[in-house]
Amino acid sequence: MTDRFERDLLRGSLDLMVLSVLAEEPRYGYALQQKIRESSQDQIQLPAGTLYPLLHKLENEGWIRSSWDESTGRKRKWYELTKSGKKRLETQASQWHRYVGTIRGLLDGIVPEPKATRQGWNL
Amino acid sequence: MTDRFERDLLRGSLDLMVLSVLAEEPRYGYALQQKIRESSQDQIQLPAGTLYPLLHKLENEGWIRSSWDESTGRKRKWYELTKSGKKRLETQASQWHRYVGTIRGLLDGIVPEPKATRQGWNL
DNA sequence: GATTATATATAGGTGACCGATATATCGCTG
DNA sequence: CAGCGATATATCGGTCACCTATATATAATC
Repeated sequence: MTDRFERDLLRGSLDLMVLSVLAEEPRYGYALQQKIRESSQDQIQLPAGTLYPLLHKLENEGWIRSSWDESTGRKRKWYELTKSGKKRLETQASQWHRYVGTIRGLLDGIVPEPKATRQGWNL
Repeated sequence: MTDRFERDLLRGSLDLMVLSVLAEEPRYGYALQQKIRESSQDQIQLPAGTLYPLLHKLENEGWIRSSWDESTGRKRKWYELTKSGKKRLETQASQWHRYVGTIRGLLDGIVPEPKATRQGWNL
């Protein structure tokens, strides 16, 4: 994520990423960050200064809902998708696929596409 | 492109898009803009205020080279990839595919992927 | 008891993108 | 031929998403 290029790629898919990870199961911020880091094989490490304001924004917009867990020494704020958040995720995912298809179309025939775009990392 | 989400998706792939279209053949700014618009089925229309500064930046960075054509009434500034620009394109395309693969991995299994991500539009 | 990892939070800076605006030529239409 | 829309390039300045830096506190490790 040192590279400006990779950094800017993140823009516009940050919401999508967080929503999709929360769609799998509820998580608290720090765990969410680790999950994304692992899933991306250390490619994507959301800085805390990005993650927490983002979660607050998503909550304000009504896509996610939070609750504190103070039962343990560690205070954790758990987040889960709302019903409208699920819809939001579907809309954004669809737009994302559409957009990616367009760019891929521009690249195809000019830059040879790697054989395996996806590795089978476990999610 | 009205949507902020779609707008932000553009970030980080703007360079890539321009470089890949120029890799196909040299073009002047306005033609490049039209080409992208057509290829994307009107999805992506680069505003002039984005396009021209971007071309200047890419030229300053040495990825593209320009020359004026004043042989006709219409003055046109043609751009072509430099040798290092071709390398740059390959690097960015590879990073892009990698990044997209990661996000797709996060989405898969959570949001059903549409049957046909790509239409076969002519490029 | 010092350091590292866990856990959340916010203020302020940076910089990419774009709306607005400017300039000029060309082709069409009334 | 005046006016308009399309062609063609350019720049200034505003906006806003992201992130660095900083702060706070607990738990584990050394």
